[in-house]
Amino acid sequence: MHQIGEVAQSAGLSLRTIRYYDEVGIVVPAGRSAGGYRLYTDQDIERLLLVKDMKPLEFSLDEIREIVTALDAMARGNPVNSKRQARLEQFATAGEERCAALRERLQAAQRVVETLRANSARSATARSR
Amino acid sequence: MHQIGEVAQSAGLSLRTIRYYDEVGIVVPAGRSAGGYRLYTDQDIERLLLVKDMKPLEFSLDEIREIVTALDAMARGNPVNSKRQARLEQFATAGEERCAALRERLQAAQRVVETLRANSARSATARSR
DNA sequence: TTCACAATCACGCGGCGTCAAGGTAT
DNA sequence: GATACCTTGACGCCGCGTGATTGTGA
Repeated sequence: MHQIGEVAQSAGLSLRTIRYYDEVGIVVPAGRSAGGYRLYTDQDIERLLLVKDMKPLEFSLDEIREIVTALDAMARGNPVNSKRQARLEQFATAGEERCAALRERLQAAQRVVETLRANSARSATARSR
Repeated sequence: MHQIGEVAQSAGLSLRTIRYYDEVGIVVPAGRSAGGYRLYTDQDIERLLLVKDMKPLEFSLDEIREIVTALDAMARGNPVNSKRQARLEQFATAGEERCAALRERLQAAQRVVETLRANSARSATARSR
């Protein structure tokens, strides 16, 4: 069982973010100490990391909840009914699309940065001549 | 001179976003019609596209303003003093770092999506046996 | 006149950052 | 008893979305 500070440190998330994920039910700590301290298991931490990794895909709260819940249900070998499985496939497809969109955005951004770099280099050269 | 709706259409930005960029001074239309309609030049539109491309890098308002202003000053062949040039280099470096960070986030996200896809495929297989 | 398009409020939301005031304990 | 860590509010900010109401005119 790990306290929130430790978790924040190792997961690379802020305290506020972790508390927020608890508030909205995305990652609820397995337990609390007698004095009310949030206590996270290793599984909880993995779930936090999963959420962190998914963040760039910009799914909604509800979607993230559904996905991570389904994922770690399956990780525990739970049976998956066909409805849940269909949903999962939808999410997989949506995720792939968002990755593709992200790749494009990234490339556009890289081109801008390149011109930024090129221009700053060129203006330096111009001044030195 | 182009009206906001036309600009939104061609740039792939919402009306609200374009008005917001005006509000905060990121992209201010070159003029207004007699009745107050925002009128954008082709240069304004290019500037909007530049901002759009930079968005994934998550610079602050002030930073974006500074960058795009510097960029199109240079595009017009304006002289660049050494202070501005130093700032530009900083932004270029910062931009490169953010691109690198983005690439990593993207890869993490892709791995998650792959497991999502793999799991939905596996559970389908399991049920069909 | 009508109709598409535009303008300015103004409120709302997600995802936190950031105090403030106060309990808890490896 | 001091200190590091934690708690729950509560307000603020950014980047818009979403009406509502009113004005404009390619």
